[in-house]
Amino acid sequence: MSHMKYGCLMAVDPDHVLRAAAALLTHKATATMDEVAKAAGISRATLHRHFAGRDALVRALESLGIAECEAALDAARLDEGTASEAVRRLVGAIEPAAGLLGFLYTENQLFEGEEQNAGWTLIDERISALFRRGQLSGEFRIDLTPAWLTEALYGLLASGAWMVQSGKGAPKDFQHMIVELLLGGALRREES
Amino acid sequence: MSHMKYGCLMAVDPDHVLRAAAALLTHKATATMDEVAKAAGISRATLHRHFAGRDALVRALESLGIAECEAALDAARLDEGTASEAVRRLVGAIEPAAGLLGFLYTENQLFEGEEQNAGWTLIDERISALFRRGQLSGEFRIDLTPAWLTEALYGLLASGAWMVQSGKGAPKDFQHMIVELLLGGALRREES
DNA sequence: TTCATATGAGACATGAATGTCTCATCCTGG
DNA sequence: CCAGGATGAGACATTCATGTCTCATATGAA
Repeated sequence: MSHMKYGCLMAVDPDHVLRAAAALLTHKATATMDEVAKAAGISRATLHRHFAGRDALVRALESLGIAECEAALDAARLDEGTASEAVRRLVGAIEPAAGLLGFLYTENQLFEGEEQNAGWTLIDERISALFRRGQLSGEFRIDLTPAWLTEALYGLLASGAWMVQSGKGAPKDFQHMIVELLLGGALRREES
Repeated sequence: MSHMKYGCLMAVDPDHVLRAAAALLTHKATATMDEVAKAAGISRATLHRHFAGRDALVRALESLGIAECEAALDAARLDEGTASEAVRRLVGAIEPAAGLLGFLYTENQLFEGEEQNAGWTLIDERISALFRRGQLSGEFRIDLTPAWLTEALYGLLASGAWMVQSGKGAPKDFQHMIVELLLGGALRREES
């Protein structure tokens, strides 16, 4: 053995491997299993022992992304306060997962033909319900469908994550940029 | 020879091949050269005679995307009328290329490390200039940077193209959805 | 200490996509 | 009619990622 870090050969933490894989694939979607293994600090053989193959790894990442989304939805308490406040909380809570979501978003386009994980449908419905609540309360305009607002939120999250990742924007501006544009738009408000 | 369509063996039109490749790769980013050739109605050998390899094909598609973007920018006459009107014209003009742009957008993330085509920088600057003009005229709010508004426009275009392509939205709503959200946001306007 | 387990390193086979090549065929112009 | 050019079909080698395997080693528990 050439070099041994930490001197530990304990059982690998699958969650740690997933986090490392997510961090890598977030900014290099075509990374090989070899690169993923190196990024996680384990060998390719061990990576294969925990995840049968690249498909299994992506599926596990998808489950992780869904779980983080649902956690963010729970943490944002979408039913409390005004819809605007709920959207703001949601964007803030989902920010750490935005990069992973962007990766899964493009990866899902490769599954065209297969059925997508039902978890995404539930998430879509929860977010759509939030926008619908805002419309019913008179807070949001009604000429933009909840489905479109949901999809637009995804797109803005991806753009925001990309901007932060490429260094063109500061992480601290992430929430503000997205929420302000999504809710208020680019036009200047006369009143308020 | 098994079957001969049209009975024509004339020189292939490279532009037609590019269009076909764009149409295919737009909704199947991992299509092989074989599939691209079939989609274009030519053989893989001929495809290779016109484009040295997959890289060359993608580069050619990038040039096509840049050209279509610039054509849309020209057609939208960004200097005329209010900035809002210019944005509306721009979104309408760029709609046919939105799918291709989405493909190139994700494909560019694979070039990380290499320098990106300078054409994109010019396009970014023209769009940013439009938003800046709107800010200087007092039409747009100034707390959202032109760079972010430009990036957000890309994200919304991608989301809109994806929504239309997946059948979740009607093509006729494309321009309205994007422009209204980008400019007005989700909040209901009190006045106007 | 001794044994079971987990890991790292590397070899090996497999499959897919790619790139190159040849050859037969078909059109078009002379 | 004939020559040249362009194409389609297919064979072939190459490369790369993947998946599987073996073996040596280090760790932790009995």
